Amino acid sequence: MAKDTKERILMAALDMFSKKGYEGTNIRELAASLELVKSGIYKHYESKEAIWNALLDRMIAYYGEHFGSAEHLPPVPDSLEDFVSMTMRMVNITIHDEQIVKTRKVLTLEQYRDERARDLATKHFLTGLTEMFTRIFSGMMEKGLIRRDDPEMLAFAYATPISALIHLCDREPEKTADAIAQVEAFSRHFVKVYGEAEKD
Amino acid sequence: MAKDTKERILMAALDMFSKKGYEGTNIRELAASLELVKSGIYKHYESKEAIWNALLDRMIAYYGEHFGSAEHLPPVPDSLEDFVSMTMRMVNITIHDEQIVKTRKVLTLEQYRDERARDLATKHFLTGLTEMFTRIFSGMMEKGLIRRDDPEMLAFAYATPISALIHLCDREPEKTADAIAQVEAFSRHFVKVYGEAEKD
DNA sequence: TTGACAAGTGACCTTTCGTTCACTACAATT
DNA sequence: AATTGTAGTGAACGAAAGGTCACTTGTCAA
Repeated sequence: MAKDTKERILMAALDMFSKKGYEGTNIRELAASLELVKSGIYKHYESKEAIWNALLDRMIAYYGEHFGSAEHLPPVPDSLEDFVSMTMRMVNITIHDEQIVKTRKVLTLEQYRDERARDLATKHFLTGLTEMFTRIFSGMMEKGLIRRDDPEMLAFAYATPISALIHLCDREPEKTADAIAQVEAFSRHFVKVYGEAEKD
Repeated sequence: MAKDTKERILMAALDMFSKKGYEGTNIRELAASLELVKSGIYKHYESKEAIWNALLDRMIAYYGEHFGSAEHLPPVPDSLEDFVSMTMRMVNITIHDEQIVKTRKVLTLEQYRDERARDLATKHFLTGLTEMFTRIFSGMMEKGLIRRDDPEMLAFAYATPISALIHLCDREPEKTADAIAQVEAFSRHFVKVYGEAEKD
């Protein structure tokens, strides 16, 4: 029950940082949430900033493992309907996975203060999603599912509205259901505009 | 030279809050930036929180005056080219106006802590822009500039990518030139997709 | 059994925070 | 000329912050 305290500190820090920000978080409260006393924290991390850096290391590594590597790319959909449902699955995961939600919030709160947070924020909110959809759209164009166009532009036009709705859910969780419905409506609109006619 | 100290405090607070957040801002530094001593602040505002609330009042009022009212709506463009250049004008203003940039940053940093900031953030980042473009697209459909479709969906699909690039400029100002170019490319892509053929 | 070490405690330190207050300087009112 | 009110000063306050340290406890290897 010793080694995982270090891990539990990191998770508690993610939780508090995501709610109150780095400056708004204090070590006493962080320790108390783990039924520790504040000096206990310092057996595992030498300072508050060290916790922050370890957390960012973790977030960067996690991003690389789960979103940055080629093998974790979702498969190219086989139909437009498949594409819509793949989108919905992804959105549901990213909106409901507490760890990911907290990560986005932390990056949002600290992006102007910390350069690494800033870079990771851009990946999370813009470039990562766009790159992923660029590959998917390239594949879909080859399959003849959507009309040939600049896949990167399409990916940007697809990813950013979805990203905006994810942010909305982070900000106002009570609007989650509406936002999810809006993602689906947008996705269907998108395939109607760009989809290659496969009329029955 | 007395009355405007209260105003200068508000502007200095906007500046510091946008850079360090509410918790990260301290009264001493705020006063020093105005060549005041910290206790001087308290002649004008009874507490740090009072400054925050006054600033939010100001931001909400400003938004209502400049973006919320019908008379400040940009005119419906006369051509697709006109639409693109109107977009570019708006984006350039919103990206380069320091006050607006700082306002967005403050809302970004405090959206999870303060309910009013949260509501205003949603307006700034999502619903406000979407509503504006909904009216513009409705007008453009009536003029036959773009094909008839759900104007709200088009507005959402147009506003959110632009909003994403505005956020990118706030986060990484050194990418501003690229982001502006991307806005223009996206705008031209958009009118190509939705524009009613006006071939020569 | 003993020794060593990692984990956790509680008292304490220094610094910084937001805030207060008695006071001064000065401009406007009577 | 006397008075009043406003803006600003500088010292001080208590609370809370991050961090240190001597100490206890429990676990495991020798």
